[in-house]
Amino acid sequence: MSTLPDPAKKAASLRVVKPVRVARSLQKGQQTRAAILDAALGLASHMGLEGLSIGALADVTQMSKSGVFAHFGSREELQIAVVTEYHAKFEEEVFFTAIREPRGLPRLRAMFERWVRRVSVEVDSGCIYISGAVEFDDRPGPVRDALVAMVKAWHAALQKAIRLSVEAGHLQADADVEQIVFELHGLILSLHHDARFMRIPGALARAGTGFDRTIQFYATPAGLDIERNRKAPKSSAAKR
Amino acid sequence: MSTLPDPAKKAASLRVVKPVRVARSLQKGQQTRAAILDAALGLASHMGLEGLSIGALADVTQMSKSGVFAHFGSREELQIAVVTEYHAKFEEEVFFTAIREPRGLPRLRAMFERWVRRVSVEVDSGCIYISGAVEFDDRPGPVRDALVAMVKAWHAALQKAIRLSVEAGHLQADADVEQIVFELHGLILSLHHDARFMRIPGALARAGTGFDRTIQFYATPAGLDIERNRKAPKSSAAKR
DNA sequence: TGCAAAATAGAACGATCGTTCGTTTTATTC
DNA sequence: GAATAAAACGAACGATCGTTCTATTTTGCA
Repeated sequence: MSTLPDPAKKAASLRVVKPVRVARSLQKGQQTRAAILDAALGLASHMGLEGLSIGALADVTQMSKSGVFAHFGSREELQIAVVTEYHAKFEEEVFFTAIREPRGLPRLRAMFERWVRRVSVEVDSGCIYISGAVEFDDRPGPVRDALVAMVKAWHAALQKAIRLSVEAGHLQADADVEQIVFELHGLILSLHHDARFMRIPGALARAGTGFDRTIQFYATPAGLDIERNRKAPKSSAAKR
Repeated sequence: MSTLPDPAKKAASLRVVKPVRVARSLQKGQQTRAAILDAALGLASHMGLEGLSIGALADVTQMSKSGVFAHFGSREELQIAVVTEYHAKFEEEVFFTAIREPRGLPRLRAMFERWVRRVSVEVDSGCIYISGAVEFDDRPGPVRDALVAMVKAWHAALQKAIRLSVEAGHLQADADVEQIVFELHGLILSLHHDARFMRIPGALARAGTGFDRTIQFYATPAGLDIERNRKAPKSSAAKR
């Protein structure tokens, strides 16, 4: 391993002769790649990662199959790119906005609510995490690895938020962190199932009720106070 | 519609000339069809209903593609047959054994526990209800219809068991029946996700804990008594 | 035992898939 | 604006898919 030529050194020596072009603004290739990736995300949401075909992608983007193909090198790398892109959007939309809330139950609630909202929006398009988990639960390989890694990252973020809630005194000290993640994730999966597959109206409210009930179970008196006072500013805001 | 020839009448008139053969024991065709269906169930558990191909099925059963094909007439009908067969086995294994338990919490618990056991066994093979829900949530057609109908039937059975628990005084009178089904189903989905996709050990115990916690929340004092005394005969049984 | 019907095999079809290759067009740099 | 590199195209390949068709074998009944 260590005897292999170091590509970084090679690049450094080449840089002397011909400076590596710095991609400050998106060049043509990168920007069509982004457009393809965007279309691929929409397509994979509907058809799943396995249903994502290069031919269909070429139709949507009005390109040739080989033109699309060249940007990724293989279908598998395209799938990985889609998963990574989805993860980035998920993080941006769910995690990075929720983390602005104060530590403890407010932040945990924000994470769950934005997660719910994300899945609700995806009732018409499908969540790639969920469909990917089913499609690749039996299929080893880099796509599965990427999916698992990203779900693990999200679980870790949830666990941390729950642990902070315990430290803030909002949740009981002996609350089983992983158990709570397990149950909250179940609510999301049930929401996705009922809303998207069964087309049952009101599934969204059921997820919210489930969250309230779960938190209520694990909360301390201080945590219950926060939950109880949560809607107070909202009802006073109605007077404005 | 009503002007179409009645096949029953036609069969009746034919019976005079040539008695319809009564299939008392399985004839050759039916029995190879059953063998194919069995192999198809195993294959679909691993690859999903969409991943189920006639070619692969022919390999497994050591038949020709056309030979397999002739038994079902189309891939879609094969998929429907698989779904129906799966449902029958599910009913037999989960529902018909659990319904022998006394009404109320014991029966509801039995249904959930056998459901959990079923999914746990399927950690190595996959649940067709769950994978089918993801594969066909966006794909209208008879396969989807069959899947939805069977999940609905199971939900109805769960709802009835919960309603009987309310009537037996084990669960609170104002318990939201559909909400409980929503949450219990979420536990199962989370179990399937964590055990099969994430390969997290201990997911099975988490599903049990989640059930206990949910029931505890909705139970009446009488219901809590039943839950509390549940393990008593088991600990005394250890003395035997 | 013989005969009709049912069951299975085998070859071929059109379609679609991911991928490769050589060419042509477009974009970037000097 | 010419030279060079990057990007996109178009045709083709081999594989697999579900399906159809025609033989051939096997089965069940008189």
